[in-house]
This record gives sequence, C-alpha cells and structure tokens, in this order.
Amino acid sequence: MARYNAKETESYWQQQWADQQVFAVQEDRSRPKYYVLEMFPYPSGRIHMGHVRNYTLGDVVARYKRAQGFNVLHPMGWDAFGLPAENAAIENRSHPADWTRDNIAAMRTQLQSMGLSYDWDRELATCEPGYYRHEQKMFLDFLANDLVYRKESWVNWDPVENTVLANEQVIDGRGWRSGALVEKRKLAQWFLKITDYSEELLSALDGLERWPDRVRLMQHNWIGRSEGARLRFELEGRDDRLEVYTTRHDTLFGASFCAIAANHPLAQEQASSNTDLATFIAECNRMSTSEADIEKAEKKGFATGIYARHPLRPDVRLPVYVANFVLMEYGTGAIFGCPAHDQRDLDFALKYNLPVLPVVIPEGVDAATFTVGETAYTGDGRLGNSEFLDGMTVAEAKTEVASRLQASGIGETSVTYRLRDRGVSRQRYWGCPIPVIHCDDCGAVPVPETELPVELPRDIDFDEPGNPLARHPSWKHVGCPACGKPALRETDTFDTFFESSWYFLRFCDPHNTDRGVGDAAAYWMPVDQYIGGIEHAVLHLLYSRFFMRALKKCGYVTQDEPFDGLLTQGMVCHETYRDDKGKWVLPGDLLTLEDGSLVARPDNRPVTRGRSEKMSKSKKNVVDPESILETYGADVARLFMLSDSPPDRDLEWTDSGVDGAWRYLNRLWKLGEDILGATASEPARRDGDDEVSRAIHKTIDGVTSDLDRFHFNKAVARIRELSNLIGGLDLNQPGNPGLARFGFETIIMLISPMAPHIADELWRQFGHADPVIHASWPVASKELLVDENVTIGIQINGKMRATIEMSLDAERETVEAAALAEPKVIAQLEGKTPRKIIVVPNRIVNIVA
RNA sequence: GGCCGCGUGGUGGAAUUGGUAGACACAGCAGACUUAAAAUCUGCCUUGGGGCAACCCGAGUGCCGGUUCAAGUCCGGCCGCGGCCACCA
Repeated sequence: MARYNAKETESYWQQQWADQQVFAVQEDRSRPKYYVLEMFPYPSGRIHMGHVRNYTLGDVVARYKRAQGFNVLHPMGWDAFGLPAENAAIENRSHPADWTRDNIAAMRTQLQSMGLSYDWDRELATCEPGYYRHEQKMFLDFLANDLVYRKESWVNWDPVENTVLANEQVIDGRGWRSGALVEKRKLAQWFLKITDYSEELLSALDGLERWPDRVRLMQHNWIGRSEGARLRFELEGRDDRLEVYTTRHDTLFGASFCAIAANHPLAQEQASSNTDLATFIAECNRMSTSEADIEKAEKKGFATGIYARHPLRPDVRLPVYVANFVLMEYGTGAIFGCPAHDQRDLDFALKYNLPVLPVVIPEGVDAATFTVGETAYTGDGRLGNSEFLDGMTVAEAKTEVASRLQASGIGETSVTYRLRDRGVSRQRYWGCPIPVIHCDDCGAVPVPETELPVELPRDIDFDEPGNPLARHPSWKHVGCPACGKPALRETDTFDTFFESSWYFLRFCDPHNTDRGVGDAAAYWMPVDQYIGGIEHAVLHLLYSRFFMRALKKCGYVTQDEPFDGLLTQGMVCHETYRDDKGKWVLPGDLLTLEDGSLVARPDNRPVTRGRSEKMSKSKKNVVDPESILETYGADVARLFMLSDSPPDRDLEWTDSGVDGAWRYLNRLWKLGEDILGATASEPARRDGDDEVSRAIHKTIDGVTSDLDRFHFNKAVARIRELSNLIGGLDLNQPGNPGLARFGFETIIMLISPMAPHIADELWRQFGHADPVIHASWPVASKELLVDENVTIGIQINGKMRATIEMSLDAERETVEAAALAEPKVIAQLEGKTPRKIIVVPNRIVNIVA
C-alpha cells in the first residue's frame, strides 16, 4: 500500500459504482422502502458549498439506510425553469434551453465527483416537455376539480423583470431578485385555491412529528388562523350593508368609525364620482409596503360622507373612511375602529377627532374614571360603558355579542386565515406554458388533453423587454378548441414553484409517459427524509403539502403529506474580508505576511477581517467546492462538513478544519496499512469480551444511534475516538493484531456512509471482494455494551470530591460503605457524621454532612 | 410591534435530558525525528493559588435570584445575539 491517493481512489470507485450499478433501485416489496431526498438545485452552472453540505447529508442517510437493509430511493434532478436563464440569454445572446442544459451537464459532473449514491437513471429536469406535460395535465385536472380559478386582481408588479410576483416574493416592498420597488397593478391571473385547505394544512401540522418545531411554527403563523366575527353594518341612505371582520367584537360599544380598504368595492364606487377620493386611492396603491416605510407611514383616511349605523346602539352613527392601513386581501377589507383598545385605531381617531370610549376596564379600576390617552389599552379586564355587557369578561362579552348579532341576522362568528390563494401566472418565457386558449366567444378554454404538451417555441428573441412568448409571431395564434374560431394562447407561464411542488412524485417513476404520477408513488411515498435549507420553510414546503392534497382530490395519489421527516440544514458561512477601499476580497486571494498581517494579492493591499456570514457571491466570502474536491477529494470535503457542526446549525468553513479531515483520513490509511501488515495471516478477532472489544461495540451502538438522530458530528467524534484507541494498540502483543483488525474493519464500515471512497478502497485492501455498500451495517452485542465495573462519583454537599470503582449494579450498602471508606471522603468529612446519603445507582453518591 | 430560538475554553462543539462540565477536533505551546523546513509522532492546553511530583485547594457554562441532596440542564427577572412574520382588524 502506498501513500493514500485520494484522486485516483475516488475516480476509481466512482467508476466501479457506476459500472456495477450499485445505486440502481427498483421496487422491491420484500424489503422496507426508504425514500431520501435532498431539495433539487437550480442549475446555475456551478455547485456551491450549500449544495455540498445538503447532498452530503442526504448521501450519508441514503448509504446508512441502504446498509441497514432498506430499499433506498435516492434521486437527483434539476429545478430547471426560471429567470436566470432568461437573463443569461439577454446577456450572452444564448438560448435559455441551451444555457440550462449546459449548466446541468456541468453541475452533474461536479456532483458525480462527490461520490453521491444517486440512481442517475432517474434524473429529471423540469424544463423538459416530458416533465412539464404532466404538469399541464395536472393544471387541467385542477381546473376540472375547482382547484384553480382566474380573476382580476391587484398584483405585485416588478417593473424590472416585467412580471408579477407572489406576496412571498416581495421582500420589504422590493422584488426578491431584482430588488426593484414593486408596483400594484390590476391583472387577470390564475390562482390556486390553497385557501380551501387552510384548516387542514394547519391541523395536519401536528402530525408532522419528524419536522423541526420551528418549521411547523412558521407554517402555523403563515396560515395565521384567527377567530372573530363578521358583522354587517347598515349604511344610512343605502340598501347595501358594510361587512366588517373583527376579532374584538367584545369592544363593539367602543366603536367610533368604520374604515375600508382603498380597493374595496364601496371605495371604488364612491371614487367614480369623487376625484379627490380617486386621487387618495391612487396614492394608497402607490404606497410602499417596505418595513421601514410602514413604520413611518401615517394613518391616513378619507371620509366618504357615508355613515354606518351602530348595530346595538341606534343613536350612534359611525363615519365610514377609506383608510390606507386597511388591507383588501384580509378579512372583508373593512373594519370597525375601536380606538380605546387598538393602537392603530387610536392613532387614527386622534388624528380625525373621533371619540375614544374605553369599554374594557382593567380589573379594580372604575369604568367612570378610566381613560385612554395616547396608548391604547390592549390588556384584559371587564366590560364597561357597554350596557348589557357591563361586568362581563372579554371572553363572555364575545360570546354574548356573537349570539345577539346572530339572532338578529347582523353577523356571526367567523374564522379567518392570513393565508391567501397563490397567483401562479408569470409573464415570462422560460417556464411551463399554461395550457389555456382564450377565445372571444368561449372565454378561457382548456387545451384538450390530446394536444399536450403545449411546448415552448424555440425561436424567440429577447431584444425587447417583456414576455417573448407574447411577441412571437405565430405561437399564440390557434383555433379555439370549443368553437374553432381564431383564438389566442395564454402566453403566461407558471411560476417555478409549480414544478418543485410535485417533482418528488415524479422521481418514483420518472420515465412514465402516460401518467405524471405512476403507481410506484404508492410504494415510495411519502418521502421518508427530506433535507434542505430552512429558507423553504414556508413557500416550497407549504405548497408541496397543498399539491399533495390537490393531487389526491384529482386521483393522482392517496396520501396527504409529501414529507414524513424533514431536516433543515444550516448555512455554510465564512469570514468576510475587505481591502483598504472597502471592497470585498475573496478568501483565495488572501496572503498572510510574515508579521501576521493580512493582505490581498496581487498588490498586497491591506485587508481587514470581518465577521463570518453566509457564503455569498456579493460578499465574496466563497470557497469554490471544485477547488476543494480537486485538492483534497470528496471524502475530505464530506467528512469536514459532517464533523464540525450539527447539521441544523450554521457551519463555519475553515481551511484548518478541512486540513484536519485530510490528516485524519491519511492517518486512517496509515493505520490500515500497519494493521494489514501485522495481520497478513491473522483474521479479525470478534469474540473477545476485553475492554477494546467493548469499546468497539459501544462505538457501533453509539454511531448507529447518532446516525439515526442525524448527529453526524458526534458519530465522527466517536469513530475518531475508536481509531485513536485502535491506533494505540501494540501490534506486537499477542492477540492484538486480530483485535485491531476487527476494530479497523468496524471503523471502515461505520465511516463508509461519510467517506465512501476511502472506505471502499480500505475494504478491498482488507480482502473483501464486494463494495462496502453490499455489507450489512454492524450490530453491537448488547452484553458488551455494559462494563463490569463503573466509576462512581462521590460528592460531599454537592461538590465532587472523589471517584470510586465499583462493580456494576453493586448493592446500595456496599457503595455507601466504599464511599465512606474513601480516604478523601474521610478527610473532607473531618469526623462529622453524614446526615443523609443519596445513592444514584452506577452514577453518583452524594453525602450530606 | 407579535411569535420563536440561542448564550459552555482562544475557536467549532460534547455532556446518557437533573447526576464526574469541556468528549472529539481546530488553533496555540513544548518536545522528538530532520543539516533545515514541510509532513509525521509525543505531551500540555478553562482559570486563580499551592507543590519537585503523581496531586491538592478555590472559582467557573451571559448576569442576578430561586427550587433541589445535586442545576449548563428546571423556574423568575435582567442583558446580549439570532430567526420568522408584520398596517392581518
């Protein structure tokens, strides 16, 4: 055996695995299935460290489960539609399809050099008609099942990307990719009825026991259920009523105004005959939705001149305002304001000189003297100034108001969700065409199934801004499928979340041409372990949950939840560096001078070290995985990623940590060489009950439970501990070589999911013909997990003073006597008689004196 | 503003869920090998004090207090950092 050559070994074994098709998977109902999936990447062209971490984690799980006898499905594909391809097309005059496919090829090569155990035969790319035709079929089924609808609505318009953005894609009032200030526009859009499932998506969160609590909480908050009431106010001089939504119907007697959203139908109606109001509404629609601006934004209103009648007090008239803080999208788009108990309403009331009547009185305060100044009272208390409600608790008052309103037909309790239907139309080329044809006579007509897929045309140009599909000379001109008259194709495409909401189903049977979701899904689904970034906690993960339910309704699947277990990995971080001009510097351009100072190549500019942040191109604190794979090999990169931090925490990338992983693998190689030399004719000795054998079995047990719980860093620590122990054995002592061999072969198996190449090479050197992947996971002997003797700590008044060796499960009295006989204990007690002695079996003795 | 996390050596992190704090590493220091360096190997490595020494005494898990025989772990109050949501009625 020569010095370990990672490069040769890794490419040799990658070839072996491919040739022997060791990762090919089939339905095999005789074995339990295990579906492990990492979030598929966008083909940007190069992998980054986040990918390396994500796919390493998934690969460890896949290989470990396979060794345990599971039939493991572990596929990889490409989330291949999306804007960057179009931007690249504009910049480089390339075609989005070519750009995307080239990137996929490049990234596939990179991923393959990581030695990941994918069944590449199942690879898919969402931009291929073979994929998206099924998506178009799903859309048609959604239409038929009342899960999708078209409506005119106010949308977020990104003026730079010339497209609509979902609410979730607007961050601080700006487009998530372009950073441009988002405008409001009214457009006809297709919407998915996710709100039909609000309650179910919420309540089913409880069943997702193998999801991180915080992800469940984020979805819980995102769905945002609130229990309140809808009330219909009579409007003076009008026949229609104003419906408001409130969660504080207990405060109804404190109401002093009503407010409606700028885009509320009543506001729109009034604006048609009132130019000042129209101006005000236009102003509201221009308003920025960024955090900072909202903080500062004044609560502004415009009195419509309409008055609402108080439903419980005929003498009270409530002026109706159009107000800039009322959202059309939530509740009914109208509220009643109770200034005394809502800060926003109070600000508004003070500005427009509206009455402030407290109706919830803090316990022990007289209703007659309680006043509200500039701060609304939002605490608990009893009702006051509220006629028949006086003296009730808030909860009692809510019930009473609800039942009175219900009895008189004015209102009823109502549950409202923050979750909104998701608009899916995007005015882009590089996406899945929405299979609809617009006919002047027949309206929006679904494309007949026999004509699917509606394929993207290849010949498009990006010379002008906007959607090239809409400008294409012929593509959109078709006959109406219903009446045959000339009609126009929908030129919008789906938002890319559509593709990623069901790809996990496609992996179960990716070559099925008839159906998007074949029968194999019933065998493989749900995904047993899904792994990816926390940034998808709400969007992707919630929409995938919705898709499963929608597809179930359409008969595609029988299950509700797509992902049984979820692991959200932390970010890969790195220190940041800036030169004397404040420009970011790549870690690779750094040079440490002899005096220890940091400079940047090539001109040795002085550099200051900044805090560690998520690796990002903009701050240049990136390390290119390819250079690491090239210099150290995949096993080193994988081992480092696993050993330094728990997977759900942020990982600090350090060169020295990588070196440490490199040194360990070389030490392991050397150790294997020594043991092999010493045991040329001696087999592994597995039958001992000595301390080393016990340590080996304890390591097996520990690593197994660590991997079960994704404590990869601890598993690595245990393996290193064992290799330190085995490395310390004197191979000249009789018996030791066989023991060392047993220990070492165990280490190879335990480390094989993490560093698979070196494991397979060592495995072969130790005389095994088949790759480690075919060996079954080692099982610890129960009887070797417990020691004959235990070390028991002795405390005096809670302070550690000594330890004693006792046989396992020694009698309480024996332990007590031994503890009291310990010289240090005698010295510490100074002749005092213990008042009490607590004995925790096999663990600790505490003497209270 | 609302909700939720997290604070352990110089650093990343362990600690069987209330029972011997600091496993395993990284960095550092000392030594061995070497003409020398790199690599490798060995040792030290929370902190203050004492001892030639194996060791001994005290303090110590952000701060203050509490519960307990026993607290990094549980409770209360501060301080700091981070995440998500946010004009949601």
